[in-house]
Amino acid sequence: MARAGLTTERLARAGAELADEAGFDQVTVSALARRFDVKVASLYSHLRNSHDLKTRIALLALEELADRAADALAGRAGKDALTALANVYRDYAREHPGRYAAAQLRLDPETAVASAGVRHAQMTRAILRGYDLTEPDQTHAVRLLGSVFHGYVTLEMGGGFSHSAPDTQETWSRTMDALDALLRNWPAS
Amino acid sequence: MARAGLTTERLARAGAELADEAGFDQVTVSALARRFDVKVASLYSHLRNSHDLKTRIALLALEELADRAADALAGRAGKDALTALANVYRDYAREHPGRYAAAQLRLDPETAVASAGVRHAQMTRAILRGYDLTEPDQTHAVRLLGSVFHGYVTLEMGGGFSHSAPDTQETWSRTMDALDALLRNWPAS
DNA sequence: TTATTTGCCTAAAGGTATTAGGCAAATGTA
DNA sequence: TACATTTGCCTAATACCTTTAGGCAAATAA
Repeated sequence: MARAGLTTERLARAGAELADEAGFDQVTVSALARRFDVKVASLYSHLRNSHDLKTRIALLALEELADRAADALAGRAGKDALTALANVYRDYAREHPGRYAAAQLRLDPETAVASAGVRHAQMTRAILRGYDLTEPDQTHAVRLLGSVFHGYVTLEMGGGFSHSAPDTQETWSRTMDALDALLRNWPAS
Repeated sequence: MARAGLTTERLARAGAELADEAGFDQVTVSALARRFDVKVASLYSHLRNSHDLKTRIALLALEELADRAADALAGRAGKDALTALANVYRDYAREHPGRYAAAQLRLDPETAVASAGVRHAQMTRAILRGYDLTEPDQTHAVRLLGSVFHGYVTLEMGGGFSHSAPDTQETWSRTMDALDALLRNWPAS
């Protein structure tokens, strides 16, 4: 029989597409096999197991996201950079909900340090160069920004804001104003 | 044969315990049946299906969380109230990781409006009475606070902060300072 | 005490994950 | 070109988990 040309790479990529179309929790070895019109067992030559597949999708998403962030930050500083980075996360989550969910997967420590997650932290810290924070405060601020970006995007995508009145775009924009004001006026310990 | 005394209520409660012990993703109808030493099919007289079980655990967690929040807010105002509410979420997530994960489950609209999620929004808004914000800004602030609380807790629990140096307790405390400063000094549109 | 409801059981079908072992296609070697 | 080896996908089998249908006995109502 002719071969399907499976590759770990192609499987991860197809898994990411599947995640965006059907949801990350619908990403299954079986579904992926169907997509390639191949028997399930065949995938196990390329993937260790189901978790391995999910991890690869997560790493792929983290890379894409970091690449977009790097692009967006180029040539920007201060509030401009802050907004650009925040928009990268929000837009990515909207365009690729499944991939974004995958990026939230908890990675084991070794995998995590080798992932693009490190770049994300660095880029967030880079934004703070436009503001005047002491070294330890920079770390606190990085964590706070990460919390807001992730928290906001998650809640908005999950419909957490959908009931109340003012549209979320307005809130998003005011959130950017608020974060900028906060960073310019960071309270001393 | 003697009856086990199953109840939708008891199942949800046991499911919550199971979630905390093994993780919310390990909550399964089969595992729950084992816990009651009963056959799997027996649970289907009390639960519509697996998703129903998860939803009930989510609702239970949202209630517990709202009760704790109400307790914590009683008699407090301003930054004191802000910190108390934030701590409720963080502490609950640490004590009951499975329940907290359950509370993040996306509920369908009808279920959501009937849930304690509404109380959460109200309590967050109550905190803002200690600050001087216009009506639309209150909504923006509620959303921002929700984002920070949820985002921070999720990232911290997920190990997202574990690599870097300053301990997370310090960041948490500085985050409270920052939010208080922000609310006292909310930027005008 | 009898009738009815209700709770848990057996049986069965279908889906996902994973491993073991086989055959044929692709690739390397003489 | 012929042969040997690797590699890729397949069949087969096991083990869960989910869900529905139908049965019998315990609890409850009449």
